[in-house]
Amino acid sequence: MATTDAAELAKAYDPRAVESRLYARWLAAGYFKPRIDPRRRPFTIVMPPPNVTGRLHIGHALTAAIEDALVRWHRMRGEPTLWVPGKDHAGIATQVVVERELAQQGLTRHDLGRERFLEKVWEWVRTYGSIIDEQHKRLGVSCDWDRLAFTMDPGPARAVRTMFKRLYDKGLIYRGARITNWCPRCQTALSDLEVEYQDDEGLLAYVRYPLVEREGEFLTIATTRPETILADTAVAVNPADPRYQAVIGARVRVPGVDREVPVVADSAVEMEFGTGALKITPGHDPVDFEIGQRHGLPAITVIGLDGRMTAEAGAYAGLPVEEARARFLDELRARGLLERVEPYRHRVGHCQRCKTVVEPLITEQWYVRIQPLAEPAIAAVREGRIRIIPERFEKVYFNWMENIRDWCISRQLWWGHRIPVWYCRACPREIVAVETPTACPACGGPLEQDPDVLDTWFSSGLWPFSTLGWPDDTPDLRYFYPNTLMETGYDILFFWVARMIMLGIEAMGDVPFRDVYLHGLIRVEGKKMSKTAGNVLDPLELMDEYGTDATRLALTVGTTPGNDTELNLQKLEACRNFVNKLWNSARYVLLNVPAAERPATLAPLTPPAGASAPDRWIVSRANHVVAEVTRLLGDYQLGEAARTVQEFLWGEYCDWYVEMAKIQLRVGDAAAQAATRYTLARVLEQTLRLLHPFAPFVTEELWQTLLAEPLARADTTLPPSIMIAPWPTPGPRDAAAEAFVEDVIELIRAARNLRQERKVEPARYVPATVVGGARTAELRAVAPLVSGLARLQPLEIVDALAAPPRQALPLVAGGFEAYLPAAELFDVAQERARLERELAEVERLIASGEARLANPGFTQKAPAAVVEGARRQLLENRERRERLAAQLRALEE
RNA sequence: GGGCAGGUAGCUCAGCCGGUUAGAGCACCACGUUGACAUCGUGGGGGUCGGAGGUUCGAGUCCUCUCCUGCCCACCA
Repeated sequence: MATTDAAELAKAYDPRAVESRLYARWLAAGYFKPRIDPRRRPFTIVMPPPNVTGRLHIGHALTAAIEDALVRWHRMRGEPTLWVPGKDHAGIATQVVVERELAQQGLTRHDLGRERFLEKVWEWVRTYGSIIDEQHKRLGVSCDWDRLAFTMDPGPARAVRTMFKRLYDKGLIYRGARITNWCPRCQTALSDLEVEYQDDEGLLAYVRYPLVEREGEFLTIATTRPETILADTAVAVNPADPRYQAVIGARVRVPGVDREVPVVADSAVEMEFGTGALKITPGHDPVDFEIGQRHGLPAITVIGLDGRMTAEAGAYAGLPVEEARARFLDELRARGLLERVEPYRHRVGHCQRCKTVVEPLITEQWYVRIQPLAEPAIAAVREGRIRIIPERFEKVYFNWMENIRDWCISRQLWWGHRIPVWYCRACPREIVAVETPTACPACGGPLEQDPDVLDTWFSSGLWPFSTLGWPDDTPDLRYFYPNTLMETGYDILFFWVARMIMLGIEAMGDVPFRDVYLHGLIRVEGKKMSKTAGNVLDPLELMDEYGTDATRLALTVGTTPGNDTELNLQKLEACRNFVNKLWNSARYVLLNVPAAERPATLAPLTPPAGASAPDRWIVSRANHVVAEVTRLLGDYQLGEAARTVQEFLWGEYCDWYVEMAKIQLRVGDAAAQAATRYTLARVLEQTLRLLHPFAPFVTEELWQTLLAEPLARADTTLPPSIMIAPWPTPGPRDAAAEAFVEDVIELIRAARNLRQERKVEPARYVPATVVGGARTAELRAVAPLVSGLARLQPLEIVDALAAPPRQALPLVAGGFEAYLPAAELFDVAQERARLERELAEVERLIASGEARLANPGFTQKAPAAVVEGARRQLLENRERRERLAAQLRALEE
């Protein structure tokens, strides 16, 4: 496939040059499609369908990065992997944005009429729908585009009607006139979830209600909404309130209105609030509505659907609510019925989409009787058939589900799934059907469809199975349902996840997915991102500037499930630098490992014949990283997994192994050099596979380049793409090699440190003697590395030293004892100070180690391995102390 | 009113079942052009893990209380 090689690889990675090329190739090769195998359990996930309201933002990019990483990982593990992409018509949200656009031309949807308005919306959907798909492709998502779904497609639409009819037939959908949240701007009912409460500055008016037939006596009530007094049909007090026992059952005159209403007793009244007496307005307050129902009170409507006072409001008819409030207060004041008005901050409901203040009004709406659906949904999570990650959200879920109220599903909008109910005027009767009926089945009369549409979440609630062909019994549905995973932001746990669980169990008799992974929200500069705050990061711009891989890494590294994360340009830059580092390390390997020697196998990593200690070390470390990353991914710890690979690649492979390899390739014999080249290539190859879920493009590009030769062989057994290469499995560890090389690294570090401390010019070689003790032979084998990396030359390695050399900088590190006999760098006072400092530190460690081991509680109760570790550590520290002390003594002579 | 999360180096965050000397990236300081990489390398400074108490041989990690910050839910009008 790829023809580029080291010589052609640019000095720095240019993402734009490769991303679109690779994506097109993957798509053409069909890698995104599941390879169905009836014997294997599939990995299934549906994409949370983005709203077609506009472009994708960084939150969508986060979703895509997490899901694609998991999808790629599972695919590499050989699971038949299906990722269904989709988009949501987003009823009210989309209608609002299109209306907003019309408003700029001075038009409303009524100017166009239903039909033309819907054409306009479809136009919008086509424009933004394809932008969204392009953005997703740019992000590298490996979803099955052939199954791209839209909530308004015929399939999902039939699913919606089928579900509606099913619930209706079971008596779980009903129509009723109840008090419901109404947005006067959108002109529609809203569900409880679509109302956002915020603290607004308001007022609290204390108003006198004269008692009937008790001249001069009155009840004072406190209200934030004096204008609704016009619709009062009672006053309520708490039955246990001693202050009001005498008035229960009495009648009061509604101030400003010539209406006598009863004083009722209801325990919903809080005695502590205001005066303890509550005005009851069943027509305009949900609590009052319920109290009204309990006491058989009538409901009066003084506020209309347009948010203005109705004819019932008499003199105030036609006024907006705010103005009616002010004027009515004036009237009360004039009549001496207003005791006082206090400023008052309280929670006021606003429309989620347009922010208009919501009015609770009595309207005829369709509802889902939710309790029978909620119970099995609660049980599914309670019994572990669905697992929520992080677990703490299970509590949130239970709390909401256990207090759930009926779901208002009808919307007086134009954009959405039309409610599948038809009315026959002649009979009269209502018909609920999946297929549009042409005439009344009873009398043959003409039918009229219900003008309303469904809450957009009704259709998204069916997503895990409506995208697989439900209500038909399709092979897809049988194989891929339940989905394995639902991945989304915790902000739509109730809106979406809970509804999918309820509707999924109802429709399919089984949970819609097994795991729910909830990610956090992205914040920029400490704030939630929003257009008004002007801190919106556009994923396209980020990908242009830093590349897709870096953008995706920035979104995944350092994030934990359910926690919000901070994204900033520094982080993107760091990730871009990492991608570049990977690119350059690959260039080194490509330049030094001839094409014919590139790995033709993806088998678990084992050290080659003739491997040096560093070769064995890096192989062992690589195997450790495979195990660790696999474990972390299995635990949904994507951030940690990505960071682990990153640290290995940069901190161990590049910083140490490549540097050692450079020397080994210069000084070793042919066999040793071959072993090093093999190790360089295979460790890199394996690391590319580990990183592929997080950085798909650069890893594929490098993999193709690295393996170009073996891939091109006629008899190759390699898969043609890293995307479908097997996920690595760990080979054996080599504890001895790990320990030894880590000690050598410590020695080199200490030597470098000492050089800098003594201001030795970096380029200068300094002679050194190292005492190897029992490890002399091993150490001699890596002498060129120590010599080269610490710039020590000539380097003498001895098993023992009769006496420390004079006029030498002494050093103890990694269990080795070393001397840099450079007389001109030597300064007794400085060396003494340095050694004493180190000695003091070691003494401290020895003291604490001795104290622990002297504690019988520790030696008896702590695990044997921990005690053993402490013993070994103590011995090592004591040994180190002896050496430091000897060096210090030598200094004094 | 109820619930949840976070408070660890100047900043952004890791730290799994409690186990020796708490980590990373960025920022900071010093030095560095040996052909993978200055989008880099080497070395360094910097934190008694919000506070108090407790459990334990041992606590950033568990428990209680407390103070900040953010979020969610809720019918005190």
